[in-house]
Amino acid sequence: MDTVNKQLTPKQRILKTVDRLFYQQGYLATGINQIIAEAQVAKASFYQHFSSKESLVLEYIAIHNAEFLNHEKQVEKKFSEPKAKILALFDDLTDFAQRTEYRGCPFLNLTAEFSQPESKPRQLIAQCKTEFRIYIEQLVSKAIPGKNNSQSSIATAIYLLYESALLEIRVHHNLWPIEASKFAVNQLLS
Amino acid sequence: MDTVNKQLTPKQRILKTVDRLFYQQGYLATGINQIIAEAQVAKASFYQHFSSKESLVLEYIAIHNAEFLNHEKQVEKKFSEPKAKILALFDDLTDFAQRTEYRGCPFLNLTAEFSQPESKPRQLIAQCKTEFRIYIEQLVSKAIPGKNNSQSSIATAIYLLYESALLEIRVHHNLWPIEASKFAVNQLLS
Amino acid sequence: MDTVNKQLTPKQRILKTVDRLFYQQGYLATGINQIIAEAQVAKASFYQHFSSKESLVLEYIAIHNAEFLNHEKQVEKKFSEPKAKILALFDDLTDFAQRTEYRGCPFLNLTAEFSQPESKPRQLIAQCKTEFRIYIEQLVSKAIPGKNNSQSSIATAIYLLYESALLEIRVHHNLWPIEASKFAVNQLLS
Amino acid sequence: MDTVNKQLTPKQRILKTVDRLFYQQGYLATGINQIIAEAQVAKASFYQHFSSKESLVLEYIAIHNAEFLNHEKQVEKKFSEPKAKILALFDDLTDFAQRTEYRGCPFLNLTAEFSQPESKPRQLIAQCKTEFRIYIEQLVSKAIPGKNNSQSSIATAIYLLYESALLEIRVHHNLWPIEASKFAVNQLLS
DNA sequence: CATGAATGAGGGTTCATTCAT
DNA sequence: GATGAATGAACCCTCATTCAT
Repeated sequence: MDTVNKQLTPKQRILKTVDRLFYQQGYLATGINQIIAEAQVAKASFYQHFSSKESLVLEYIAIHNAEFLNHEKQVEKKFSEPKAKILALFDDLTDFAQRTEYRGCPFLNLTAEFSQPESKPRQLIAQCKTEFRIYIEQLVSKAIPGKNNSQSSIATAIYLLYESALLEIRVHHNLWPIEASKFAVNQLLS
Repeated sequence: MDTVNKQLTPKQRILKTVDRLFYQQGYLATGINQIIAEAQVAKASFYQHFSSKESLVLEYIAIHNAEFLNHEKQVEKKFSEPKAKILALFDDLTDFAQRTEYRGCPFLNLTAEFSQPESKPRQLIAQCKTEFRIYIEQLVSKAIPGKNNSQSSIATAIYLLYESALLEIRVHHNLWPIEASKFAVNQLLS
Repeated sequence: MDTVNKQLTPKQRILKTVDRLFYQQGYLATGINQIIAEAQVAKASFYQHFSSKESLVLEYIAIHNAEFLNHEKQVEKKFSEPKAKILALFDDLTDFAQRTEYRGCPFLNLTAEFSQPESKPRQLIAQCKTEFRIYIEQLVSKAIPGKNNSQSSIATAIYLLYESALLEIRVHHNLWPIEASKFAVNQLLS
Repeated sequence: MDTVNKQLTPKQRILKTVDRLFYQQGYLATGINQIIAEAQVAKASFYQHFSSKESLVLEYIAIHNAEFLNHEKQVEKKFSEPKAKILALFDDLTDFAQRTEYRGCPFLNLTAEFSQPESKPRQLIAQCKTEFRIYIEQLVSKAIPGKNNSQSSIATAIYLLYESALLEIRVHHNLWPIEASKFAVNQLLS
């Protein structure tokens, strides 16, 4: 297959492989055999680095969350005005979603594959999403410094609109949800 | 198992069984063997009524969509004022979500399990969601008769807020997303 | 599907359908479901006319044998000289085998699918082949009236060469076996 | 079942088992479940060594072909005169065919079970048969060194007569085809 | 005479994980 | 630290046949 760089360590090769496979095929549809075949790693080596498939997905989630939050901060930096920072998140999403291989939010896709709310992946993803919501709250608090009472409500609503954009791009395989949610965000911030 | 009423026809027993299993466990995690065991139907009988597991889920989706739209219309009827009809959708959601077995929107859960956007279940669910969006548009057009230009944008935003409520109730295993989306809907409609 | 003429009786439709399917796909690979679907006959109707799949194949063999022997006699009639009559069988085979859908001898294909020599299909096919061998013996007895001792041996050898032509056309997916066997037949008859 | 020696490796046990089952029952009539039960191997172990049932039969064919060609060369060695070497093939066949478990040529039986000429088993078997035909050609070229023109034609005819002997032993469940083909071979070589 | 629903047994294949080396 | 063989359970689906209607 030669789908991964053999100079990476086995663990890195595995993580790089599932980065692609979990996102393109989903968690349940991606088997251990496919992972080790494409990562060019022995089966026993896999279990030396990850105690189970679930522990792999947990690491995958954690890595993605760090990358995501970091990316958002990079995007934010480009603008000085608080409101512009918020809207930039939606514009950045447009860029992302236009890629042909775009398949929605990896976290939202994953969370739907675990039926138990108490499962570790579900809990971890909920944490990540909460982190993101708090991040938006901070942006909002700067954008509308006076209206202290409704700040939090507006921030949560913006978070929900961002989430629904992520979701509905995938549902409808179309970009209109971004514009629609951006419209509502503008209304809420004015 | 005796989990279903034997007086129903095998096809009815199957549909009744997956109504529960697909929602509680998901599509991929629910195997044909479990379905036929709990429906008390022979394997070959299953395939007499459904050409494949996919065709079963398509029927399951169609049935649920009809029931959902009908239910929404029943809810709407209870109110005379247009804006109240819209907000009633969210209040009704609160009732639903308070049930212990609530696991989010069956359609959104399902659509995440199919990686191919062109797959029939994904396309059918997108259709159902579009139907629902149009339904909301009709409600909104009555609620804000004057503002013709932004009617459609507001309706779409309300649809997105409803969707994100459905989604985030599941993500966070909590009801706060309903209040947050309702708050934004009120803002948009005022 | 509309693959058969509905004006035929159900039994005729079944026989016409398996005529195609048994030859193109083989006996084991052709399921009852496919037969009744393409013959447009109800499953219970099938079992009203044929007590089992085996009894169907027996009837199929009998019909084909009658048609085959009749066809050979038609071919033979075109020639007056005994030796020419024999060689005509091979030339006729060339015509048949050039059809794209040619897949070898239906009887030889079938007999390989039944592992038990005592099975009825195997026994019936052996009978058919014996009938054909005797037919060739009669042709040979006219072609070499003098050499009474070796007549039978030569006839059997010609039968074997015809059979191997049938077989090897299929094995090698090529027509050269006909010419090779014809060459040997000429040697034996000179 | 205890039908195989547990000291062999699983792969060896599988090959030993199908050596018997494919020959006695045929390819289609032999299921994976029976193979693994009699080989005393877990199902997943089977698929570790063979990617599919088809790949197993390909290996089975290759092994048998090597054994067959080797055996023929052993038989040939026993005679010094070229013509005797050829006739020895037929006498050796008589020995083989007298065994009670004799069921004809494994390759010819198998090839009839695959309807597609382009299928790998069919192609591999055609190759094996070609190899054997060339082997006979070499023997014939030594037996009739002078008649260069007809050497190839005679060799091919002898190949066909050997094949039809193999075939018709099975068809008629009787040994007379060997004598008949041997008679013709003698005629062609004299 | 004709029907379609229902069946038990089996088809080939893949799952996540463990083990001895 | 790395390996590949081995596993039991489960995957979705099809088989030829029988039954009540």
